[in-house]
Amino acid sequence: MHNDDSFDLQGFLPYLLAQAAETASAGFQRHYKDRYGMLRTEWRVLFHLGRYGPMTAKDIGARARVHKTKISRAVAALETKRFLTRNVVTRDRRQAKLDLTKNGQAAFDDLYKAAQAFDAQLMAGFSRQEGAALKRCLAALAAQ
Amino acid sequence: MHNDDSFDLQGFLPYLLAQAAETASAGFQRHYKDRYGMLRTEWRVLFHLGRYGPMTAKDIGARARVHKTKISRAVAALETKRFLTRNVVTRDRRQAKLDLTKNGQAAFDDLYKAAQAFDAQLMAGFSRQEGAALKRCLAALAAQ
DNA sequence: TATTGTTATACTCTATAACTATA
DNA sequence: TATAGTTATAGAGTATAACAATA
Repeated sequence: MHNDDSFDLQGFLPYLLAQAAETASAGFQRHYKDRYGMLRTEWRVLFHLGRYGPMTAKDIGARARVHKTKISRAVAALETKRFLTRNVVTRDRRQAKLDLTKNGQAAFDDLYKAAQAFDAQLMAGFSRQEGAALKRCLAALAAQ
Repeated sequence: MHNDDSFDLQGFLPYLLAQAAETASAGFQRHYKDRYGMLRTEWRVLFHLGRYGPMTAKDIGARARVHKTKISRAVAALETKRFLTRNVVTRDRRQAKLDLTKNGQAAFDDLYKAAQAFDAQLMAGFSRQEGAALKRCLAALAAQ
């Protein structure tokens, strides 16, 4: 037993991060999973296409720093759900440009708003400075 | 496309939390996995026994807010690795008091120091105030 | 009947290697 | 040979239901 100081799991940064991330993730999952049957990577892929426009799987991987195998499965699932179409690039037939369908665009519009609202709700407990500092710290930790 | 404002995944709190948590988790996993072949829940159970002394699986679950099935599997794995022993409680034979072995205690001592050092390293990029604020925010988010 | 702990099962997420088809 | 994307597989994490033993 170490009662000589106060270091415990609740003060261990990786543990705190894991708890907070899990809570936040579970909270937002409600939107993309319960409403659209999506998994996390599918929501991220949908987000990129909705936010930045049509692009190839490779483009998404580069932008989001997600491995191509994850993208590949997410794209296949989104295609099955009729949220996007694949269109082979004529000058390099290995690639396919991914376009959101009308349904995909609608799901994005909905989830984009939901994400903003969810983020605002999470940040509501903090002052503007506190919240900004929090996000800066997290970005720095993620970049390690 | 939504170019009318600057909300993107890099600013979405659940995403930032997931990235930071994953990075931190992967960093510390090196210690408990590579050095002792432990999984995350095993390390947490070991921590509780080392930090607060012998207790039952139920006690750990209550303290750490971890489900009994996770505890059960972690305890079984730690017993196989000879890091703890189970001793049936005579007045209620459903329960077993869990005691760290010498090896278990040594692993805890090592990992406890490693955790403190790892935490200090992660926090090194922040001022004392910033770091404290970060941990307060994370605890609040986890408690949602 | 309720509680402690175990087992079974399934789903999510991650990581890597091996493969295809194209270039 | 290299690149875009797919498939297979395994490991890690989570969640829940059903069960045995004991109270």
